[in-house]
Amino acid sequence: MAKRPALSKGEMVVARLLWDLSPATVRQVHTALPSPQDMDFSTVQTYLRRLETKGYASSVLQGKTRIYSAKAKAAAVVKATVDELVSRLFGGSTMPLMRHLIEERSVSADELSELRQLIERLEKERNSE
Amino acid sequence: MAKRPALSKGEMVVARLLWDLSPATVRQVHTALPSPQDMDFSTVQTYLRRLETKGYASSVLQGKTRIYSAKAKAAAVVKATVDELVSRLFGGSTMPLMRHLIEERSVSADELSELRQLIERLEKERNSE
DNA sequence: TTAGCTCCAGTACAAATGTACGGGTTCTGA
DNA sequence: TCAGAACCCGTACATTTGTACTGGAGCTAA
Repeated sequence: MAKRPALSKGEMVVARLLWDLSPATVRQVHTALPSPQDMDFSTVQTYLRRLETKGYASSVLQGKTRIYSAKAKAAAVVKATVDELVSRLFGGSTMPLMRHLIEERSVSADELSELRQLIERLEKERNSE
Repeated sequence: MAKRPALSKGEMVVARLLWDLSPATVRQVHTALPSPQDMDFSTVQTYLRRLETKGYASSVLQGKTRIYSAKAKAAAVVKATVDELVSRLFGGSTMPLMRHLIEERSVSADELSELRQLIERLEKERNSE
């Protein structure tokens, strides 16, 4: 794994869009923003360029238009980012974050039930090993 | 709630220690670092000063020694930080993060069971409302 | 064919961040 | 009583981040 520099907050927003849209032009990404007015077109451009510099994306020129594609897998980035957060904010243990999520962020009944099933499945798997 | 500027990564590490130790001197915080050699004493000093500027800590001079105390509650900071992460990395939905945590980060059997109970309790509470 | 969009590369620049040095003061043990 | 430790404040400075403007070039509809 190439050790890539961490994503900054702004880059992350753009990276997320790129994962969904990839491959995409700057304009497509910009348009896909929740409220495109909040971020200048050229700011998105800069983020994409930096994403490429940092090794998270690649691009090709197609005619006059540059097409960006996600390179790093979303899952890997998520993992790195979350690991980082957990280590800095909770000294590395996962549980406090889980508790926080379940208790402090509104989780719907459906989601709770999905979670419960996920846990039960995992527990079963573990037991049968 | 005073809207405080967000904590940077480095500040967060120091803030965590301060929550545990508070009230504490710079040296106490520095010594409490996992590996104090990795961060200069005066770097910790700077972080604490900035924490105070940003409203996360307060301090008093006791003799020649400044004693820092955590001011913002840990829970509030955790919430703000996690909310931020969830919004930037997952577009605001909690579930993907939960799934990630449960599946990708090693969670012990005990922890799984604690989680399950937590969820069951919540589900019960909800039903009885 | 021309005004207007869309793109691109390059550049800009202030604020935030990470990291630390220096000079001065006081406390403390030998 | 003197050398070091421990502190304090101020300052410094390179990098990273957020955010954006500019000037030139191709594309497109009137």
